[in-house]
Amino acid sequence: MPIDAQPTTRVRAADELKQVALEQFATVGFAATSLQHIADHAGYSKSSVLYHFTSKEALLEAAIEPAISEFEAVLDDFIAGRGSGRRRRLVARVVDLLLDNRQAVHVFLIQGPSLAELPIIARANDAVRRLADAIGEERESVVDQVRFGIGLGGAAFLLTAGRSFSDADALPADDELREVLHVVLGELLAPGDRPHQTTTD
Amino acid sequence: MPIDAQPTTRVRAADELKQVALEQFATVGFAATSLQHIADHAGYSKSSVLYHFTSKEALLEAAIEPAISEFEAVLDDFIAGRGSGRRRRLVARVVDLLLDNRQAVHVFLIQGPSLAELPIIARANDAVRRLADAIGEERESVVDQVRFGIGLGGAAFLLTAGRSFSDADALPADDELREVLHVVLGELLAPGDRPHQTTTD
DNA sequence: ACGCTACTTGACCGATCGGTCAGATCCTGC
DNA sequence: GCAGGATCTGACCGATCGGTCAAGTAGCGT
Repeated sequence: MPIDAQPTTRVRAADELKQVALEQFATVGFAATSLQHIADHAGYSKSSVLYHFTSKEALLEAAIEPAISEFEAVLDDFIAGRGSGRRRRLVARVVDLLLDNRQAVHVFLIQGPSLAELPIIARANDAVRRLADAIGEERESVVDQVRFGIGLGGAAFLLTAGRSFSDADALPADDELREVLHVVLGELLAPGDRPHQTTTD
Repeated sequence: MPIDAQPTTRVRAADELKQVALEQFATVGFAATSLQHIADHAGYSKSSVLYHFTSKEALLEAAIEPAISEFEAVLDDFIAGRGSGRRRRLVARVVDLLLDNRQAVHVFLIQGPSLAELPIIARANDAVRRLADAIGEERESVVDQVRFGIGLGGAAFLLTAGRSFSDADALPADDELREVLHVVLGELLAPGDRPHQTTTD
């Protein structure tokens, strides 16, 4: 909701294109999404897309970079942090990040391995790997690592690809989804400390 | 290592192509995998690929149909079956199916929504949806449905895309992985009945 | 009115896509 | 040795890919 009634049109085009592109990348896949497709869907010409973004890869980067930066921030905080509530805090922030950036997360987590050649994706993959390592070092149990992988990948799957598998009414509003994800991801990513059903605190 | 020294060559080409194609489809994605790529990787020409399979789509179908049929069998057995051990049996069979058909599962589960236009994928998506509905009817709890989605999608993610996020030594042999998946998926898909950590171990 | 800049676009480029087709080559039965 | 089907391949097709470029058009400061 911009206070400025006319956002100078200039920024709007780029933002529109970013959003449309991200939507297509997440649902159809980066490789399968053509610039023409994005342009048509956004009401521009392909040339306009390439005017605002120097390449398809640059468009991808512009679309998902913020989410990656935020993910890196969450990761750095987790690595630097200590204490027993560490994993719980990680879970909370990961859930928020997933809900706020489903499409971007789908791109760099689900499609990540197949797009590793792109620098921005490589950066995201590296962050994911560092998180996996951090979890792995903390507890050597294989079960724990599998829980972590299933939790992270499964949540990303559920919020993006998995949505098409359930009726529209099955998956409820984001509010309830957030709570539910807290519970389930809490079981998976922080199996040690049971938070007695939260109540915030 | 086939006992038959010369498997008549005829079948071999098609099988080789199927395997190479499935590998590429799972790692790079169906849309991003070209017939030329598959042909080069398998040591044939693109024309040869199209001789054995009438189209790229037909090649995909030949590569993943067996896994889909098996998945449908597991599903039908679960829907028809009753009793408390029903979910545990589902978990066991799903784990085996995942381990034996990682690549195919990755294609029709992870890439499924973006390939829904292909009949064979539509069939697989329908099966997944039926399974989700069956789980949903049994227990209306949203948490349960989320556990199911995360378990299924997360396991598929872990066994395919997620592998590239961990060092080669991190994820162990299939035997141990099978046990671990039994435990974790058991927690997620059959949260009701706790099998007391199963004997074995 | 002017020029400058931001923006948009169609025409066009080489490369590659999935797919067709007409031969080569090879293998087997006779 | 030869006919015939199975297999394999290069040449080729129209369509589409990501990307370039020059010619516009719109809006703003002067």
